[in-house]
Amino acid sequence: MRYLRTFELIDAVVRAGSIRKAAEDTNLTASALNRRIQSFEQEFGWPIFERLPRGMRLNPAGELLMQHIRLQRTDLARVQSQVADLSGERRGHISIACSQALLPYFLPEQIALYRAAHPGVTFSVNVRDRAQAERDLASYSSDLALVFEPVHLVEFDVLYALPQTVHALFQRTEPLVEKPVLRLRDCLNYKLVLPSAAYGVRHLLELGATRRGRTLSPMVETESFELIRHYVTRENAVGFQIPIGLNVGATDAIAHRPLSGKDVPPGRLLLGQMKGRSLPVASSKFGQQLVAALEARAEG
Amino acid sequence: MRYLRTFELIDAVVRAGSIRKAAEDTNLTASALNRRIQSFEQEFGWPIFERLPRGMRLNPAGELLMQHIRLQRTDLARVQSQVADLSGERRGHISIACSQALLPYFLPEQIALYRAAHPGVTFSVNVRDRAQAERDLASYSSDLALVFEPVHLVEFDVLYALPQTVHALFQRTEPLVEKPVLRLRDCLNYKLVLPSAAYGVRHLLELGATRRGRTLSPMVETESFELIRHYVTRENAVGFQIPIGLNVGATDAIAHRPLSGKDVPPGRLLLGQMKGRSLPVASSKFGQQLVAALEARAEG
DNA sequence: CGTAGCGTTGCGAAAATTGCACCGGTTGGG
DNA sequence: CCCAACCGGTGCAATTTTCGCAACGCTACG
Repeated sequence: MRYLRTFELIDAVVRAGSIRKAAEDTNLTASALNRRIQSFEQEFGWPIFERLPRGMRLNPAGELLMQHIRLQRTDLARVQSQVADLSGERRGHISIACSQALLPYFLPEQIALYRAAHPGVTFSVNVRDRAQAERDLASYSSDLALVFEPVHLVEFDVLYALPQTVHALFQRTEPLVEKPVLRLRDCLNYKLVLPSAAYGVRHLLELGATRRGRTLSPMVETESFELIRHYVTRENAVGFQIPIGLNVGATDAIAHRPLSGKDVPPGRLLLGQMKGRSLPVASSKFGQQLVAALEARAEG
Repeated sequence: MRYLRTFELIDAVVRAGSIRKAAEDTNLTASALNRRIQSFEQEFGWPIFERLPRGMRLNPAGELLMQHIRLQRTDLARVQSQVADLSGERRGHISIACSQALLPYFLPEQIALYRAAHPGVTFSVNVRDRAQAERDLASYSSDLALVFEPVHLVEFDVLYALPQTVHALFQRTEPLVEKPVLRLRDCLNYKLVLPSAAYGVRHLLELGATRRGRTLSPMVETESFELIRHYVTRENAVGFQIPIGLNVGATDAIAHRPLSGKDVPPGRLLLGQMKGRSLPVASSKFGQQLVAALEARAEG
């Protein structure tokens, strides 16, 4: 939008850190960009940037303004989405922050399902850990968040909560496959492949281990859930994952079994949005679809 | 703000009902204004006006856009108010929707008190009945509402609730003055001066009358609380009012006594804002002052 | 002490906005 | 039935705003 140009330019300067770099990004001259910033500050009544020898940085007033700019942008997107919905066509862009476990099966399926009905809708999928996801919502960087065991839960409006028991992954040839439910001690005899400390699965495992007076000494510790899933095919080890990240119908070399709730408490996979915000139509409808899909999983 | 010009122009067209009239209001030519509207609609992606032979009217998309425009404007005001507060100076504008009962004593005193501390702050006081006040909040026309017994209470965030017993007003020479608390039947022998049906005082009186199997037949029915207060000095009649609209220390020709709660239930004077909205600094601080003042009245 | 980066400014060129005159259409009254 | 009074829309020239270029002063860093 043309009338938002000034805000885009301010945002470009914030991101680039200097007028000259931002000028390149925006296909403008440094002088022109400089004057737009200056004239805006004059209208606004206060400077919004600190002038440093190395460039520009937002001052406190600028930080407040940036909140306004982000709100303004997303609210316009909401209006445009609602207007598109008025005329029957569903357009828009859906931005979702999610945990890694949703990447392999759940989200691809859900996004494809939604896009089959509404081809005009585009998606951004941002992988975020449970703390970052909430910051994403607060800064309007994402419309929806689908995360496992998030931390703060302020400013977070829970649309649906799906209980998820931690599952252990191992080669189908292991004797563990005989038991329908595993105890934590069954797994601790194996070499362990664990997610790093920032992740909810690890947090729950540590809780369970502490409760039983044990400690977890992983052989491989990683931020990649994909690596965990693939590693247990190569070495005789045990990994952990929540069921939504597992292909239940798969008949490949990997087996998985839930851990007993007596050892490791089940976590919650939370779908949520920023508290008090009214989402664009597309995001809102997609959120409803996700709720339905999660409900179906809860029953099944 | 310069970059908001397009929105101001759209708003002007909405208010004026036609481009040509709006052009006069905005010191522009009809052609220039017309082209700005057209180019905005093109950018926006949809028309926002219906073209009628007699002028322009918002279509549904335009109504949605106007919500955005109003939100955008008030949010910018909030940011500017917060920025002004950063540098110590308190500026801004406070818009308050209130019942008539607040006009004679309470609000003038509170506004003067606030302005003594912060001369940079300006006020709008809009007299609204209990239904309109809530609409004012929802459309961002007012920051705060101070109303007696409002109706809907959705989207209304109650900051403070002050119980208010309905008082009867009469000439000091009447025998009613002897009783510290009046029964409804004491008043019904007199000629009655009542507010019209939209007002909370009337609503409570009707409730009490119905409960006692009586009906209210007013001699004068009016929308003006001021007329009620003054009329009882001219004719030997009884009017009704809530205490916050009465000057407790006055020693003039009028006396007032509370009605017994057995007959007429006490109402609530509610201070509130729109649910989920973060107010500008000035409005927020003034709201806190009002809460303190109302609390003092509740104790006294 | 030079260099590289930064924000800032004067000035002519380029672009966007505006004003003016005018068109086609509808409404309402003589 | 026509004519005056509105209305929104358009072509074109004037005007205002914005932009690019070149240069300046400043600070940090090697």
